[in-house]
Amino acid sequence: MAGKRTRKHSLVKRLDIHDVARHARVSIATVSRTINGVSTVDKELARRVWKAVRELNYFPNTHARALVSGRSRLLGLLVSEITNPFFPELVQGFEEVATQRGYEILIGSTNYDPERMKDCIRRMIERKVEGVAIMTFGIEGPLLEELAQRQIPMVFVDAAPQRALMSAIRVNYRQGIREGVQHLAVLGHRRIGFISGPLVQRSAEMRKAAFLESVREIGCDPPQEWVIEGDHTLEGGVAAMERMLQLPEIPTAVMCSNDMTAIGALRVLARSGIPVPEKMSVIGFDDIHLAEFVYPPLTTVRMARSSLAKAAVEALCCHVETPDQEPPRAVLAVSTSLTVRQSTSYAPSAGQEESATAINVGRSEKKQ
Amino acid sequence: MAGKRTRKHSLVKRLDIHDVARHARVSIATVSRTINGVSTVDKELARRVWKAVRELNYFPNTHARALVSGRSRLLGLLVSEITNPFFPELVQGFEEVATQRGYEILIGSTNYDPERMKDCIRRMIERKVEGVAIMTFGIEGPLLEELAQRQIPMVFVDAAPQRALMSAIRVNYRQGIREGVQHLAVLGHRRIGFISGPLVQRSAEMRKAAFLESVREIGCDPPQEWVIEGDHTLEGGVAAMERMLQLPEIPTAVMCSNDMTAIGALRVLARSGIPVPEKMSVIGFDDIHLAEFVYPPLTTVRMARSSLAKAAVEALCCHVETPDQEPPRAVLAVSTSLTVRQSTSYAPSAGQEESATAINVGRSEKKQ
DNA sequence: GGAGGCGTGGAAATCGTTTACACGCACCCC
DNA sequence: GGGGTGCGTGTAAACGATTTCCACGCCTCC
Repeated sequence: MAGKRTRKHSLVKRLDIHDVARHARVSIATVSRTINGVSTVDKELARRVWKAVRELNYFPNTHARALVSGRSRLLGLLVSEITNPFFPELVQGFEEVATQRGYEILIGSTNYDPERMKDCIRRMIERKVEGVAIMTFGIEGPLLEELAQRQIPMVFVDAAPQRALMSAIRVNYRQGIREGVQHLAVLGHRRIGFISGPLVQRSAEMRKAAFLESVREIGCDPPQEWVIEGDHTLEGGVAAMERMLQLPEIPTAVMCSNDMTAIGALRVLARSGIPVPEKMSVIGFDDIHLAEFVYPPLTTVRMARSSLAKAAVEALCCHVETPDQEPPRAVLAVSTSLTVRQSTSYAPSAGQEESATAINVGRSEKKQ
Repeated sequence: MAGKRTRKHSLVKRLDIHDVARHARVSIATVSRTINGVSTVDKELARRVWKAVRELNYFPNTHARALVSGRSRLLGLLVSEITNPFFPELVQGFEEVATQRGYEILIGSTNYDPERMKDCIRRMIERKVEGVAIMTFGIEGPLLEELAQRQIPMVFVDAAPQRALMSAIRVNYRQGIREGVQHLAVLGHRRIGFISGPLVQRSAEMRKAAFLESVREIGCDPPQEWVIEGDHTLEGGVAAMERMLQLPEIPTAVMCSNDMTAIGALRVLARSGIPVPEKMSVIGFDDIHLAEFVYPPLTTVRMARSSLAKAAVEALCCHVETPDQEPPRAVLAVSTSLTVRQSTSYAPSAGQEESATAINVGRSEKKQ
């Protein structure tokens, strides 16, 4: 009359470890040990267990696991906004490495809204994440405190608070930016400007410093008004370039702190009838997906976001898996390098005609 | 000598429902009832409980909750690849609505790899998701079976298998595509081509059908060779447009099944020295973020991916929360509409000079 | 003053694992 | 042959909530 068992929530029996044990004619402890790879289990029994798992299509319940083992195998990833073209590649890399290591990821999009940040952190704490990668700016102290109190490891980009369980991934900005500047130098540019990001952000500050250093290295020292602060948005790039064009004297090349800024700058130049790269060269930073598709395709410094993600996951796992030994506080993990496309060419002062004919040097795409 | 309590996994005491109960001077039953919003709880006690929760910074353990209640409050989202510009907006919308409803989301990127799909599904089953939105193509029957067996609701785009717990979100392709075709008609185009997606995909097939219907509505009937099958990738768009340009007679406008295809087409036209929109108009579909930034900015049919996401979450929640009543199998939830940018203008046959002067009709951007 | 109703508290069962501990067994050595 | 030794297995107790059951206190009303 009644079913074999009565269940509270559903009519179908959900498989559990007991079913597997019964099917393999062993105890649940043996099943658990087998699944968790304990090496002392007898080969024959292990074989029987795996066979049963396969036949029954058994998947262990992670909630029960997490509850008893205290390990959720969940990592949090906090980004500014997933629709910002900077992030998808980061998310992809993060997911890839995390799932490889048996972790699941919880994504939180802050949209720069403190309220949402708080909400994201709450969700992550509730789900008992074992670590959080903080890839957004302007997160507030109290929220970090919330995580720190619960001994949740955190990883940041560029700079982390000096505390236990917090580490930082360092990006070698100088490398790629220097390449970019030298690329311009080779093309004859001596008058090079810079549109920075918001200088309250450590990473923006570091990019600017790398630029200034590199440009001095080639013997240039741009006047202050050629170094304009933007905000890493397209609109910021527009505003900055508009200001630059109103200067009595303008540079022949402009480097930007990120690609969105550069794209904004390109837009102003197009509107103003200044052809790129003939009259002005532009270099971006990040190499977002978009960079390849704007007009002209943007020469930019590529930052491997997938390796950033990889480093972040590894730093977190390192904290989690060897909690006793203090891991390195900062990992210099991410390199940058120049990707030459079509927004850079010879400096116009080197002679219009010459640059017009030699315009395809160092490029590949448009030739075909 | 020893701490107040011994814990297995960490030295710090993790807050418990008992701690809250003690702090609020009530029983754990009352705490549970309060947190879960049982209405019979005395106001004053509830106040005390919430106060204790706040003061102690208590977050209920979701794993314990999930275990006993059988509800994980987790939804799965399966996408092709997060770096495909089509998806971030979808993910964002999904996250937004899901978290609003108290769900967390698990993202799986299949990268079109059957092995990875399998892995994603496994992860979702292990985590006991309460529903899965399947936003990728080419998922295989056995995998769906795996989910269906476990009574996990699923939602698809355009078309779902005819089974219980499965539903589909319908997109009104016709609406936007018709707008696009009529826009071209107004500009004097009579010779209109189409680059479709891979016709094995239901959604590609529907877009093509909508195009053919709309174009017949304006009294045109394009020859077969003007309707070319692409594959929804940039490379596919390139190949298709190359084929089209080799025809003895080419159309004056081409509509594409998605934006990536259109961008590929634009690239070929640029290379071939065919100015867009002067010699040929191009319309895309989707309105991905990129569309605004290519050259010329792409006129395209916008599909509100955030509302698609919203509909998907709602369909899943509907299954979950009212499992008894059969929900509507298909929800016509997503509308489409034309976004005019700069890749469309008058048909060249209407007179070169005239179109050159009138070229800014219906646009805004480049004027400023 | 007793009946009835309402809401709280205590205790216990439950969810599906992991894991400490005990136990059985074979082996080996004196 | 008896008694360690060691290995592998099974039993049972956690883990942290929800949920149910029942008793009990308190208030109200007759």
